[in-house]
Amino acid sequence: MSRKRTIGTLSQDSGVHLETIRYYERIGLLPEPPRSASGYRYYDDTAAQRLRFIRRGRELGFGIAEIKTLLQLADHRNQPCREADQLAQAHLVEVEAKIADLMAMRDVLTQLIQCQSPTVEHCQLIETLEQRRCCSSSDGVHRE
Amino acid sequence: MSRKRTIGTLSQDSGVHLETIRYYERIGLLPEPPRSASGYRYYDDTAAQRLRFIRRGRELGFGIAEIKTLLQLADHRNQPCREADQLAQAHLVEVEAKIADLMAMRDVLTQLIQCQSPTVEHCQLIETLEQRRCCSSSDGVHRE
DNA sequence: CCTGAACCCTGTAGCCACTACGGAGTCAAG
DNA sequence: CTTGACTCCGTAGTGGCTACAGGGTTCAGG
Repeated sequence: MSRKRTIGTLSQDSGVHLETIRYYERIGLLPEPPRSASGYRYYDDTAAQRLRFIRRGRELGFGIAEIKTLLQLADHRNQPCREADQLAQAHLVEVEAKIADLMAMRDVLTQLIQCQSPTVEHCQLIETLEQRRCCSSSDGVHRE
Repeated sequence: MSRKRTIGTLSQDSGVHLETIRYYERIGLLPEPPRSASGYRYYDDTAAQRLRFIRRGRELGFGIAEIKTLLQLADHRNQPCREADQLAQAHLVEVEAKIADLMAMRDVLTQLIQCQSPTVEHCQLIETLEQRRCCSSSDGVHRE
């Protein structure tokens, strides 16, 4: 038996926000589900599984476009796995770059927080922002 | 002497994109500079310094609102430094949480990339997305 | 059968921190 | 005086949601 759910139930089952589910449908990530006569969406187990797939992909940090690709790959099981692997590789590189950026931030912040001054006059954080170099990464701002 | 620069020159000097400088002005982060008769912006050294302050704050991952606060603190040098310190502390906590999330992603991705299967049929990445739990963080998706 | 709470619908606007673009005006070198 | 680089403004787009407003639907209790 393929249980039918309303969008609210699917939302609770999957841990994906109700409005996010509608958003995924709007951008073509989730297929349009069948509707009741009055227009209510009803989801079957396949839809629920697809949504879990998406959620897990997001949890791993994949973007919507990447997840779209992964879903297509999952639908064609006899295709070579190379594309999925390359996607994951490229994503891993990005994740590692972000980690490096954040760790550089963390290190500077950790130093600055040892501030003993009672006034802003000699506050290390403010002084750093005003004068000194503080971050090794050149474009850390833009890849967030 | 206080060198006057056009916005393009300031952009090059500071490493902040020209349109970003106008954006900062629009949102009240940079004060409106004096203009030429025809409306061109002209920036002095003070403006350039303020912009560098902002850029460094962004490089450390502070948000616009936080930088606004930090700028105000920097302008009142006899104030206690406690607020700046608290801001930095709170920010450090966030940065550390992001690092933890990303490292969890990295670990899972690293495992999955050892995929030997020639087809998607047994691709570890796809299988993980379809079936298994993959991420320890409960809400890692939302705090990016 | 009626009421009212809890659900669902659509469409639009907001979030963050930019970035990009179009169409027009300005400036300085040759 | 022309040319090309600069500047202006306003608006719209990015990603990935989230939050309304203003309605319609469903169903359990009385």
